[in-house]
Amino acid sequence: MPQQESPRDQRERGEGGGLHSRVLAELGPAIASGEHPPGTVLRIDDLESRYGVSRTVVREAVRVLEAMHLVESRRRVGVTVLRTEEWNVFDPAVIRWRLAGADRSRQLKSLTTLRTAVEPVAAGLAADAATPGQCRELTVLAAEMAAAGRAADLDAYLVHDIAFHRVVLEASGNEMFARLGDVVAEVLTGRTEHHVMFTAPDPEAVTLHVRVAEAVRARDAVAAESLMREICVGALRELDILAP
Amino acid sequence: MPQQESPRDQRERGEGGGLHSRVLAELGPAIASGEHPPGTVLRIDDLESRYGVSRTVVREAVRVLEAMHLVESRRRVGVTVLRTEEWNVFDPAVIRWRLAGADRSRQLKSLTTLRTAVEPVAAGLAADAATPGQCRELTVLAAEMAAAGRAADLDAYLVHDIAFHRVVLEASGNEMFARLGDVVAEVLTGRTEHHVMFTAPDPEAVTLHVRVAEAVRARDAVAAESLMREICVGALRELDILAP
DNA sequence: GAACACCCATAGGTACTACTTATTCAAGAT
DNA sequence: ATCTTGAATAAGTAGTACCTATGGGTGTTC
Repeated sequence: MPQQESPRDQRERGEGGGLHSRVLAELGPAIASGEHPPGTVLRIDDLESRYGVSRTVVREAVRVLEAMHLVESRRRVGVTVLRTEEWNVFDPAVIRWRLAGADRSRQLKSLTTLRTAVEPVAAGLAADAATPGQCRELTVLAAEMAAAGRAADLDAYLVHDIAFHRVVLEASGNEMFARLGDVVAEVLTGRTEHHVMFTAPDPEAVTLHVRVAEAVRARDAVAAESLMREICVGALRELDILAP
Repeated sequence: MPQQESPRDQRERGEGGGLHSRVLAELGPAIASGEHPPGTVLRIDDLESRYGVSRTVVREAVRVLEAMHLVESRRRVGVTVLRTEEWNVFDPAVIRWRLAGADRSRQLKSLTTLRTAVEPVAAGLAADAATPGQCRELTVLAAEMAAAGRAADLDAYLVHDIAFHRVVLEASGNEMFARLGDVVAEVLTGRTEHHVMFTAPDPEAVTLHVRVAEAVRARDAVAAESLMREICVGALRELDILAP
């Protein structure tokens, strides 16, 4: 099955679907990237004419942005861009928009710090809760990462890396952790795009992934946790070197 | 300043503001609590007549629910409730709706597990990054918790407890952690409401809070982290006893 | 002259209607 | 049995008319 894509996935990127998604796909990033700094007041009429759509469409897009706490709409005033502290920074759409924007590296850093907190705990839980199928998946994915690493195939490496972390988070049995799979995917993708200069992945990281898979399989929660922590702090350190 | 309340806060609870927020405040919880189980198809016309509002209003509410990934709207089909794995469980509104609903205790558990992962790391970072003002705040809040504990004043205890954890998360200097302050507030509130039977807070927890404040003040990251971990695992254990 | 109350212009909020378009389901052709 | 085609349907879009809250300006009062 070739990764079938839901109509919603397209819509979120503003490709398919309704007009309001297109407006959202332009306005969202514009705000998230700081193009319209906090305090800016947007007028519905302006947006209407700027995007060449009806008021209905603009209002729906604004409602969504409001739900993400990016803007606040008030009578007699307009649509005000809120301070960044108000934003729902956990919303996958907001994360994507910000990563696409200006201070990408600052974003990557704070997201990687989050990983450092969450993933080790998730790995520890996964050692207790993973199904035999998930254990097998992890082993296979780690092996494929190793293979891709040897072949210096960065694309394949990324795909398996993302899949690996996603399985760990899902195997933890905690829905909150599981939902961070998308976040991790964005971070890893962003990271690879960032230092495209590197020719091959860090062999040490590969080894750590293999050992995490082994630890989960062996039901060794302590080892799984500390190995995953090593992976994450490694990622954090790497980031500090490349983008101070 | 008496905790001034923004018009948006009201709107989110469906009190003030527009009609669409009222629809959202009814429909959101109905979905999040499982009243409309995943797979259910809602028709816009139905909602329109059920809530006695115009189509415009319903559509805006639906757009917001769609942004939270609670539902998916498709032509010729209707508004379909998505599987829970799709939901944006980090959205504060979704968290609140779910905590108000049926399996509150399962929610509390998965949220507390998240705390166990995040808060210790945040405390460690706070030990490095907290401003003198934040250090002072923590000390004061811990003292007030102790006082409220001795007086068996659960309400005051809750307020200071929430404030304490919020300051730690903010002091970490990581915006992702900072935004989890609201989540922690919901969890603590939910927890207190849950075992209202208890007459006084755990004195051991109080001591731990005081020691966290001291560790942060002393810039001892390792101690701050492990003490905060004790607080969180304590909360988790407590929860396991009360709601197995 | 400062504080207060009042009024009006404004910009978002709501409603209603007409029309468009994608999509499903089914009937009929191959 | 499978593919094509078409009609029914329900969401999407547009445009308009009207409602309503509210910020700021005006005028009055002490």
